Amino acid sequence: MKAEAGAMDLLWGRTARRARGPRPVLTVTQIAQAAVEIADAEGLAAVTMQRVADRFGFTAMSLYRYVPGRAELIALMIDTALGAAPPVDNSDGWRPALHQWARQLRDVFRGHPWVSEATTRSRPVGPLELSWLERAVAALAGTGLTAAEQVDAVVLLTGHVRNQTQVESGIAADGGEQLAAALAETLREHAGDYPALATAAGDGGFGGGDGFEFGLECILNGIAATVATR
Amino acid sequence: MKAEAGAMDLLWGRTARRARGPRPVLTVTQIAQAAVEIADAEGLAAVTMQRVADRFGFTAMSLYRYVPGRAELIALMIDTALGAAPPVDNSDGWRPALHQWARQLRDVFRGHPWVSEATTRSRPVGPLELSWLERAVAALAGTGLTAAEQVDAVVLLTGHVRNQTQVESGIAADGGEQLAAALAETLREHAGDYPALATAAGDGGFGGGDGFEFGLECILNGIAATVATR
DNA sequence: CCATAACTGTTTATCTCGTAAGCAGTACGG
DNA sequence: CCGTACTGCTTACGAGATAAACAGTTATGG
Repeated sequence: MKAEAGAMDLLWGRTARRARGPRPVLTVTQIAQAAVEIADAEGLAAVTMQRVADRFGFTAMSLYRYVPGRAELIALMIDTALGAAPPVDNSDGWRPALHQWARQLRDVFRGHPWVSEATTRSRPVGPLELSWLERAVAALAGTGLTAAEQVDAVVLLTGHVRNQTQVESGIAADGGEQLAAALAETLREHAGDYPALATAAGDGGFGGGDGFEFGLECILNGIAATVATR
Repeated sequence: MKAEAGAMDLLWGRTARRARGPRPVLTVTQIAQAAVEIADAEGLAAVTMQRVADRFGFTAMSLYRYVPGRAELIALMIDTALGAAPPVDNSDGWRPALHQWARQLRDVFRGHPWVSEATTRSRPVGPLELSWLERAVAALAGTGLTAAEQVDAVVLLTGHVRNQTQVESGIAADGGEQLAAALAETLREHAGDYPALATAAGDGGFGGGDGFEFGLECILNGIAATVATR
């Protein structure tokens, strides 16, 4: 609770202004950006207080004057990496709008693979993350979906983007190909136990398609079917 | 690579039988089960080598005679927790079958909330996890979908289950309600910046629906739409 | 105008973990 | 029987988060 409250205050800029004492040399924003750069280059595990502080020639402990701890820093990093949601062209209706939105969000995730890693657990929502949700829910206004359905649909889309990005980065990561190869080899050995998968693997079922587009179309078609009943 | 190969060997029972020396007191299965129990009760972070070893009155280091390291233990835990996929009733076609499958998988995730946490990053696939994929792909055989589409559809469904479970456990977790309340409060403060979300929140858009069923119906409708074109 | 409170970045230290290295005891194969 | 290949254990290290106390700096109230 304390930590989450601290994170929310930080994310939403509710840190009190200090009067006396030396002017702080750093800013929370600078720190978050530096941490994002490290994570982009070397993954989330490389983001240690030491590494971030080194960027400024500071000690690890000095960062605690700006952020309550590592967890809150990561929450900040996510909001920083997401950035403000770009405007969505709604002129052709909600469907192309959401398509565009999903691809933009995917591109952001692709640029910061560690975000998928970090967003998987419950954590406070920041202003920029919220701006993405805002765009998508706005695109669904006037479809006849209830408010709850609109939110559920956006959660569904966001989850798809996240999962797909994670799958991609897993494949792209060092070992991804070998992992897929090892799976194929294992499937060959145990073809009898997994007949459907073995058949699918033989027909190029693994990595053969564009999972992102396929899933996106499925979801949008599914939403369209629901909208059609209203 | 080494680690992943080790994990695959472990998952698929490729550990060589040892002849000489004292009989090992423990088994890999026992260790995995103990670790799962700890994670079920206190979350993944509570699964330390020490904690697991304590269950048997052993030292932390002794576990390294059975598993290469913590990462491999977690891979084992996931396969252990998933268990073997139950049979799926295909007599009414793929759609009810997948519905049933998704709910069963969700129930497993619900019983082991830490699995969502652990499955988010790339990791070797175990035999029991594969059995779940097998059931779902089997249900899609004969729909006219290509092998790649079948796999993509199952990945889509699995991702939905995982995301939804994570959302649920986030809400259920200590702080989830306060987190939602904090979000609602924040939305009130910044209603001008997020008009669509503020409207949705006012109409009970957050937590008002069954996101799991809604998303599942969307995805299945979307898959049905694709199947209909074949 | 200065004494002091409030705040800065630092030093030092602690605690938790994962895990490498090497030890003493044990049981099977020759 | 004896040596080898095991077992579980002891010891040790290093990484990393972070608590506590310190010395220097600056706005402010008397």
